[in-house]
Amino acid sequence: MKTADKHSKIIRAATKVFAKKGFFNARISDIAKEAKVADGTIYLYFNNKYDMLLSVFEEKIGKLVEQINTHLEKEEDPRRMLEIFIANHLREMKKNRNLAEVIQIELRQTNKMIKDYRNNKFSEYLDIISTIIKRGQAGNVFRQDVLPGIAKRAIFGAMNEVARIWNINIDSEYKVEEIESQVIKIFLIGILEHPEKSD
Amino acid sequence: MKTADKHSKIIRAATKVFAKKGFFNARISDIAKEAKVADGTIYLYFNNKYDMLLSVFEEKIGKLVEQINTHLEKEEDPRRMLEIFIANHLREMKKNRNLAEVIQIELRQTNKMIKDYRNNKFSEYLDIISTIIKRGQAGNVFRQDVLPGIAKRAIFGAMNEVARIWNINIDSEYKVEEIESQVIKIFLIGILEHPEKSD
DNA sequence: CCACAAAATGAATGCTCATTCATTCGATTA
DNA sequence: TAATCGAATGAATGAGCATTCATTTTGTGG
Repeated sequence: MKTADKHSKIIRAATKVFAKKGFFNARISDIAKEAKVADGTIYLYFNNKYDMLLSVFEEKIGKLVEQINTHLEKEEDPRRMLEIFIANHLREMKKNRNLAEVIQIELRQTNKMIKDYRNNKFSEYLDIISTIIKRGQAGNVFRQDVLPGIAKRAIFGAMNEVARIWNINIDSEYKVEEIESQVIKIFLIGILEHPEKSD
Repeated sequence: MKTADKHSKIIRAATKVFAKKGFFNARISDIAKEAKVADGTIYLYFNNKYDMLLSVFEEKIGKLVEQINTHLEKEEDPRRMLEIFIANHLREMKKNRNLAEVIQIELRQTNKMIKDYRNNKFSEYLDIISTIIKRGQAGNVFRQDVLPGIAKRAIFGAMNEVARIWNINIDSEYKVEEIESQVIKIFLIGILEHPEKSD
């Protein structure tokens, strides 16, 4: 087996184990077993346990970034772009529960670390949202008084929390499409029945 | 010192240490030192480490529930109620960073546990949001097609993620009032400039 | 002031892993 | 076939830390 294969085999195993047990309860030996590899082998590919988590996270988010960039490539309308982003994110989370878990874990884990890691994939991912918003504001599609730096977080946070529905079985009666359209609508037009009366 | 005092002294210390180090990196001895108490004393008040985290969480969220219920008591307008909820949550998170951290930690921690813990304070807290929404729908203030069970999560998730701004110093140029009004507006009227063109 | 109980202490225990590294494997080359 | 060397192995190490509990301190009622 080639080196690259083994590396990604370990990443896959780690994702699964981290997702299932959380970072601190995951044993290196669990991951090794899952990857069908000796414990020591893992240290040929990663410096330490935390390095694995970082790698897993960067790789997964990196894929999300690529994927969404591809989807957005030909789209011009900021509104559609936002819809695509939200739909894509939610579908991925639903499809791959481990991914959703790992994002949560790493997000908590890194919290204090993230300061040092400027150029990381995660900020890149978040910034896609704010870029869309700025673009929409330039085209007068989105309100000018929305702060893109806040909105990107609000949107990401909402999606993330909503996606947890699929990881805890409660409320699992909701379908992806339903949730998707809910989130999109809420962010586009809000929840007021008569928004014209606002401000 | 009376028992009740010591109990809450430990809770306070635990909140601080959990917030600073995270659950798994927090040592019982750290908490004991912070509370100016012997390691063993902690076990007179809590069954084990995880029990402490649960207690901390329940107590903190419990206070939030009480607080927000008081604030909402005399309010009749669902729209105002939602505004009050959001403002209150964000202000508390800003005021007490440890609280924000601990919520995150416990949220991750419990993820799988929470299934077993139906009647917990956290669901109670979330349900205040959905109750407000249902009320607004009954009064035709909020759109009928909003699913309260989804919206409550979206709102909570957004607030939580936005509140992280204060825990990682980046972007700390934002003021509470600014963020408050952003989040409220986004959820009430969305980000579209011309929402009437929707659907 | 004493006797007793309750509360508090913190050193000792014992277990759990992350990490290391001496050894083995297996592919390649001559 | 033998020599070489990078990759892989997994048992052994040792540090870290939650929890326990024998002992001490504090509080109370007579």
